[in-house]
Amino acid sequence: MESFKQLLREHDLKITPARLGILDILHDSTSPMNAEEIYNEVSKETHTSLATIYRTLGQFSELGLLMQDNSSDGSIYYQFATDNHSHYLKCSNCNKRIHLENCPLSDLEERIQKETGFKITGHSLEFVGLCPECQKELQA
Amino acid sequence: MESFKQLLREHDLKITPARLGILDILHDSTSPMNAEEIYNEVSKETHTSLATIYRTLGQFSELGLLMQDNSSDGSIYYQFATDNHSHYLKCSNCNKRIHLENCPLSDLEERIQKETGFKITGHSLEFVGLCPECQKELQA
DNA sequence: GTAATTGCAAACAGTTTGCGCGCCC
DNA sequence: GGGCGCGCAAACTGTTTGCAATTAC
Repeated sequence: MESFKQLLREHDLKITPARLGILDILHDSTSPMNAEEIYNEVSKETHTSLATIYRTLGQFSELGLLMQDNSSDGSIYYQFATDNHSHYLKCSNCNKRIHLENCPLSDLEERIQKETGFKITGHSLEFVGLCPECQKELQA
Repeated sequence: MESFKQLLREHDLKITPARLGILDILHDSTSPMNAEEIYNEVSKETHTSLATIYRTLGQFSELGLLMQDNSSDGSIYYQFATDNHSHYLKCSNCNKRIHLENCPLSDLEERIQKETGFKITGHSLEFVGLCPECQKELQA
């Protein structure tokens, strides 16, 4: 908690309940969340609005605190921008999401940076497929 | 051309100018395109509407002819679903897109299929970073 | 002829923004 | 006290959908 206040100060951001709430929620979550999910959680603790959630998530992303994943469900998923972030595997039939631990792209990013001269700051990755249950269901 | 007609017949789809146009454009393009880009090209040849483009792209994707990439620009990029499809590297400053040949994820997909029991039908991948020019510009 | 396909316009969902009030430092 | 941050509602963007007219077969 206290460390999040420190984090905000370091980035010249005022300490507000919404900002702390978002950081808390994302810290507690084991997998990426979209704006609405975050809003639902944060608004349990603090009176806030979706607009604020979006604005704050945008700021945090620009500062490099969070990374964004554009999902095939049309929304953006947010998580802390650690080296060991993760991605989703989504069932195209039942829309169930499976959380894949560990992102396998760091080696690849390294190579692409060398080859293109880009400074890579993030990536978006999602797998889509059929979960075991839906494979059975659709076979029948 | 003729082969695209065959392709449509195989999938029980009627042969229409819009469908042929979309297949042509995507075949000629060296990199993924979004609905609006495709519409701009196809409508040069044939009178059509964005709605038709979206509907057709959706159909083709469901049939497995095309694959979709959800880009951080908020739109969906389409390309033929070949093993050797590709992805983008996008500059977060000037929005320039660099086209990365060869998708590096097939090995990984194989592994995930084994580990999760999912049947993976596609994925979405995009790298975001700063292009060499923008790195200089922002340093100055 | 008949069902699939289309165009149009309206509906939608997620996200962004303008503005005035209020809170953090 | 001054400016950053906020809530609200309205605007925007990409995409989807209902329906009547049209086309492919």
